[in-house]
Amino acid sequence: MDHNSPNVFVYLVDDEFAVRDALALLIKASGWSVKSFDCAQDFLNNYYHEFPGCLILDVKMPVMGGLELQEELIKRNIKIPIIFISGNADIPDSAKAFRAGAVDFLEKPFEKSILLERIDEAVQKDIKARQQLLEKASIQDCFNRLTTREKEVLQLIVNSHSNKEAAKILDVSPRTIDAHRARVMDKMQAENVAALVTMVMSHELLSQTFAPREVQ
Amino acid sequence: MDHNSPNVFVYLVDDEFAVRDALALLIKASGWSVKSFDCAQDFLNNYYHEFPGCLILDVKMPVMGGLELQEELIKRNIKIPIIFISGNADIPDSAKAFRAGAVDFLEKPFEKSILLERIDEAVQKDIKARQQLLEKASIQDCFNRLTTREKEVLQLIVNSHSNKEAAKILDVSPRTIDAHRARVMDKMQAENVAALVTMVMSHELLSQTFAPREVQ
DNA sequence: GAACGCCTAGGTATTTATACCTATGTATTT
DNA sequence: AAATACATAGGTATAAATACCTAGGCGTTC
Repeated sequence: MDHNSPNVFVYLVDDEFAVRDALALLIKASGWSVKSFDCAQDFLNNYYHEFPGCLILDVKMPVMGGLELQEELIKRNIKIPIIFISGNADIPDSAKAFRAGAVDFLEKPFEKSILLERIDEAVQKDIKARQQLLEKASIQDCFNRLTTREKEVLQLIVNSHSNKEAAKILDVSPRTIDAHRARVMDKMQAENVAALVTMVMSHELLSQTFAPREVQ
Repeated sequence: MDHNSPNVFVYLVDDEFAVRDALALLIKASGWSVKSFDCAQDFLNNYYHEFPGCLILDVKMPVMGGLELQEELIKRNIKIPIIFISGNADIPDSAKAFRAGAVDFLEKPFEKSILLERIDEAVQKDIKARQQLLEKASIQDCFNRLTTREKEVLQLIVNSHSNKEAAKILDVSPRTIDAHRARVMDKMQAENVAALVTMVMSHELLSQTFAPREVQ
């Protein structure tokens, strides 16, 4: 296997040199770029926010443990997928890790092949999440350029109201809705209503106070 | 707290009477309807598919253990949220449970308040999942009534093609698209394109081979 | 062979949306 | 005071969707 996307990093945080050494070797042999650290703080200072990857994290470490680092990452809104590895953790540790979104929690010693599978899974998860974030940010940028009135009109368009209906609801002339609508389509770079709805729906841009459909 | 939605059930599966007895009392005191079983098979035979709820499940049991039951439920496509409780399970057990979707994995003895919190969480999760399933089934029903050609036209409508474009793509007269389109709108009970797109998008009805938007 | 479902496609009329244009009042910023 | 941004709304024209109608061809089922 060869994962030489040059900008994907597998981070490895463990206070024991022997573990870092052995795992780094294993993971590099699978084609990944590995960055090893012996403490959580070093990882925090050297993590490349801009590139996808995953984190292999020891639970028990001096100063800052793996679970604490996970908390810190959540606080900082860093969503790198985490695979925990541990020598003497317990079930509450594992439960805490999983409930906070861990990909897996492996007890040392573990099957090397499982770790490599989890790395694949975690990296794919991160890449996908980043793509979605990019797309959302791009749409959100457009959305933020809309004026309040334009957002209202967008809401009405997406909620399937015709210009005439929207005009009644906002109590203005249909021509005014025309104007707003045209500006909305322009600013959102949408070619037509279907594209607009798709954009808004897939990223939950608007407060979904409306019911798109009732179940009979 | 009072959860007397008469049709929500908290299932409790544990081979020890003392555990069942104590927990059933606790959970009933919070207003839930509780169904207790001393083995996995009894639960499978008595689970009410049609009502929401959650499952509190012991890991170590004779005949069929909790993790085996979880597997069996997945096989049978039964998606009831599970809260595991265990006396002497290990981390791999917990990891397996979580990776298969468990809500939590509690070691006996556990804080009663945490169990009650997890029950709330799990039941809410099931109710939400069931609502989405209902909505999806309703839309899927309509969708299934479409002919192959109508599905193709729906695909084109949702992908933002005008009648004229769709006509070119399918190499038929625009009038034919008109006809198909009208039948699609009718069968899908959609009042307009926005509603149609919403329906299809929110339940990923069509193979998403198209890119709704490119990120610059 | 008749009935049915489906794809096909035209006629006609109405309603909507879209694309240009202009223009005024108001509030905010410079 | 001038410039800018925004909501407002009209004129005119074209394009598109929608709602009615009819109807032939084709394959399957009864």
